[in-house]
Amino acid sequence: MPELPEVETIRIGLTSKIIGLRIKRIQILNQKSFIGDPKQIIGAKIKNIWRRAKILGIDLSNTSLLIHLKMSGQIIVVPAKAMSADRQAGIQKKWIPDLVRDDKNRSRFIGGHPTHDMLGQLPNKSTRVIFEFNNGSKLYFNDQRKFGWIKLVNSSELMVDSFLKNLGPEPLEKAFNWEILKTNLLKHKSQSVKVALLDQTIISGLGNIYVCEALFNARINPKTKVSAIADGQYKKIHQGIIKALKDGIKYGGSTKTNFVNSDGKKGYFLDYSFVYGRVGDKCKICGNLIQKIKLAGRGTFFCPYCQS
DNA sequence: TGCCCCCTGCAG
DNA sequence: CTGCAGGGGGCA
Repeated sequence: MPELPEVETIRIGLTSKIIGLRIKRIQILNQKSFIGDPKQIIGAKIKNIWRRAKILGIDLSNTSLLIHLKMSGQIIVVPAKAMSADRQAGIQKKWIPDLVRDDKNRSRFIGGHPTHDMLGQLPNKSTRVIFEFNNGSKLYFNDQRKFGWIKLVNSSELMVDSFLKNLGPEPLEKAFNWEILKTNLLKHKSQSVKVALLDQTIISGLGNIYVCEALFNARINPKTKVSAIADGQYKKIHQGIIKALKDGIKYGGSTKTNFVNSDGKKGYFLDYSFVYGRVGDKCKICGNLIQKIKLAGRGTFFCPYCQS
């Protein structure tokens, strides 16, 4: 689920919380969620946290942890104080849906219940790995669908990791321009632009939500074949991608069902989306109805008038 | 390039 | 009950 803006939101949150801490204990509740020998990094210090595409990297001394959240992963840090205060008081924190806190139009969930804030109810049934730090704070890796993983690699392996090596350009880096986008997309001429943009070797970090939004921003129909895109449209797609991703980060990511940031809080980008999750709604620009179709098996939202 | 698969939970 | 979900690897 998490795409670039969600992973970036987590990275920003984690940076201020765990850099400089030492790992005191690691509990693995689901074997497949942790690849490598956890004993190897007991006592190791968190040096740096970075993101590449949808991968989160945590650098230790001679090793790094690579984390992929896949569809339902969460990384939540609970400070030592919050834990002990709750325990002492014996308080079971209540569910307060964010509907209560925000104005009504802002909370809009596409089929499903609002994901409530997670703090105070951890670990839970989807907790797969728990890291405990020397200051008593804990990091919970939750993953309902068990697709995600945490992989321990040596620093030397990092450079040659096959997944990282084959990733396309980072869309928010200055070096990324429309010409690069064009060159990479043209390797998949016969595909629809929507399907091609989901390919992480063409451009990294985009998933279904932000591709739909980027193509709306660019006013390009998602079914358009790559071979039919004009130069002027590449420029619009390039800008549309950047706008969608920046807005995603600005609103703290997208929460459809599972995503929360490192504080256990939801993201609000979908309250501001133009097409994603809005089938049957009126387009905010032209008033025509947003449609949903399937492309390569994935739900695809667009405005048939703006993106004709 | 297009399926099937890894899983779980939820809406219809 | 079936189908669907924001990802992506492996297979033919």
